[in-house]
Amino acid sequence: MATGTSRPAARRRTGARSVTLTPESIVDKALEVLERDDTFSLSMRRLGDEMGVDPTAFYRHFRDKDDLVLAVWDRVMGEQVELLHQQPADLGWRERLKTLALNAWTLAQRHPMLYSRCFARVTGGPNEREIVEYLLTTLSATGLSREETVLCYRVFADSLLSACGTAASVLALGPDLRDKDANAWSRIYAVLPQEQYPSARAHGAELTGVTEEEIFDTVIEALLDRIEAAVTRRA
Amino acid sequence: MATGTSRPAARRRTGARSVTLTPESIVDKALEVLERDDTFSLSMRRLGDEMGVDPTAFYRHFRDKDDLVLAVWDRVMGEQVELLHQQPADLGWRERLKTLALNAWTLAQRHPMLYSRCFARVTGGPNEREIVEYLLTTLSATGLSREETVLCYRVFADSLLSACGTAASVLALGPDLRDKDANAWSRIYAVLPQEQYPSARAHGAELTGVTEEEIFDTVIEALLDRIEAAVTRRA
DNA sequence: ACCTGAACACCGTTCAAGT
DNA sequence: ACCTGAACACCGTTCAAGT
Repeated sequence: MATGTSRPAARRRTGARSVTLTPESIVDKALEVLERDDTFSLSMRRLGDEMGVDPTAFYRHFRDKDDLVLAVWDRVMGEQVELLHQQPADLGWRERLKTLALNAWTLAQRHPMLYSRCFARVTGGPNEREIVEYLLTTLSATGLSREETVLCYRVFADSLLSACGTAASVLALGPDLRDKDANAWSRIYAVLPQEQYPSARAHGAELTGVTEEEIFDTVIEALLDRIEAAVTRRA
Repeated sequence: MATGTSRPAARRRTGARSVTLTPESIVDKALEVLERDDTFSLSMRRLGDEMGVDPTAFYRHFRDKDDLVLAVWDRVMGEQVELLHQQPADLGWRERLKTLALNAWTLAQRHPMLYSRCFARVTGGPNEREIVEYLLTTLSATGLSREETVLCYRVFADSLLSACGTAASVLALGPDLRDKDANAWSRIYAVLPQEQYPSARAHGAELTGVTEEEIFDTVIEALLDRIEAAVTRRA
């Protein structure tokens, strides 16, 4: 008994009354909501509320939630493509790759939920295709063999996405867990008993000092060095 | 009306009747269930069924689900520590790091759900502490400065976890999505129109040929090379 | 001291019904 | 052609009640 009358019918209209529903308008709104408060994990019901529409209406435009999220993800890849087009044409391969990496890092900070959820996916979407083409063109122009080009591409792209996705995963954890994890180095490792953990204790100050950006930069440079070695070996 | 009488009271006992509930027995069972069918995402209710116990009983031993999952994660780190202790003592730093990386890769394949969910976390658990100590000891013994030791440690550990976590995320997607993503290279990129995507099309065969293991190995070697360069620069 | 069970506030998704 | 709304089968978690 008591059929649960907590919130009778007070849903609907938090945002606009009812925009016409298209894949584009849905992706637009999803991205807007995701940017507004970054701890939000994009539920169909919340998106429905936000658009003044029944949550099940989205299934008319996307097969399922995964499909919708990947469409939003490709939109973010679109921002990456736009930044690519803004680059000067006379850049060397190393600068091109470095700039792309820094842009990806910035986007991951801006869209943590999307990056943490999608960084390991291969969608084949239009913007992803553009980026793959850009990277393969840049790398093959160095004179590397086809095998080397592809290996360097995969090594660079996978590592870049992994690094950005990892940073995004931490941000997407929510403020409470994010801070707990971020403070772990000073909270735990800097104060470990030195009889049992002499090395951790000896490096306490340095462990708390190193930044995520510094680590990211070092990883990218190491990968670029590896590619450069292959290029000069060829020449 | 009709209060939803689909499954009246037929829960309980899928596994043992009722083992005594301790943090250890709960972690044991969670790991066992997770290994049995790898698409399972460890719900409190399912774990309750599996142990013949009400799902809310776990909150007597763990603050919340995140707490429980991190305890299981530290158990997996324990397997890594065990492999560490099996290593011969006379190994050089490069072999030690390489072996650790390969062990992590194997563990990520065996526990995709845990790796994909926890690879970005810093728990400070006992086994994590042991691995951190091992890596810092190994790296500082090369003669690197404290700053260089810590930077190399973070670069290596973060990249290793990111790479393993990414591979695990793909495996944890479930068989349907996993295959869809895995085939993307041959399904999409190998057959792109060559006027619009000449580089992707030219590298179609090589793109489908490169393996995850090959990529992982190349990334690890690039990172070890970067550390080796720092070591020889010092000497 | 420890566990149960109802309850609360959520999820994604299907499908018959409406317009 | 497109959207609604009830319904189904799930979630994590709290808290008063039981033993």
